[in-house]
Amino acid sequence: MAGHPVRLLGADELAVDPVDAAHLLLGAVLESETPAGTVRVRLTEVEAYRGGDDPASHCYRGKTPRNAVMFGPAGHLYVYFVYGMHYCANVVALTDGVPGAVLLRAGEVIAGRELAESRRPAARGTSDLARGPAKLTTALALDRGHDGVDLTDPASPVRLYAAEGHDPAAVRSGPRVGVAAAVDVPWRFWLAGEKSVSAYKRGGRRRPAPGATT
DNA sequence: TTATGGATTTCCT
DNA sequence: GGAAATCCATAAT
Repeated sequence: MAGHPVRLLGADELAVDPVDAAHLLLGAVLESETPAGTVRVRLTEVEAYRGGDDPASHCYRGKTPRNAVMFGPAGHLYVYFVYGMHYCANVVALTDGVPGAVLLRAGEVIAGRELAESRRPAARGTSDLARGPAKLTTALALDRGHDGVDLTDPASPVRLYAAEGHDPAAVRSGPRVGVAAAVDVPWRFWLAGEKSVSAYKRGGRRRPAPGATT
């Protein structure tokens, strides 16, 4: 395999159902360039969110200034602020005013490890650098200032490169993490065997289901 | 206008 | 295993 990513993903490839876009994103490489340097992450875990009929989506109850990007063209970055202290990043899917996005849950840092560790001292020397949605944005230094950035534009500070031939058989699916609604929809996808895949935690205020991974 | 809870992480017991 | 930290959108007065 090549040592660094080559082909940018195109907006047309991402203008599909979030579930299909999620599969495209597994193994894809997200690159964030800042004055301090560049960090690259190979995505190993994602979740699909669809507006309208998906009660877990931020778009379920209509368009707001915060989620407006999700209603826009595919291939843009949707960044939102949660729990008063963390950011989460999504890649917008679909288009034509139909809201949809794929949450970037976790990845493996493949370049700029030192810089990422300086941003996440707690994870120094571990595989926890981008093992979680907010950890990933911290490692890449993404914040709401990146909301709406076009990931398919070579001139953007944040870019998305196509996956380079990972084994499709390694893809696993299951319920989304931290979501109380629509837990029966297996819209979380990850690459089997990757150390950077986050642990499953059920959303809402209930206890984990019997037999769930602990 | 006030109240509530969240697509989380980290630190304490 | 449990709770705190802490901003914003949405729901309820």
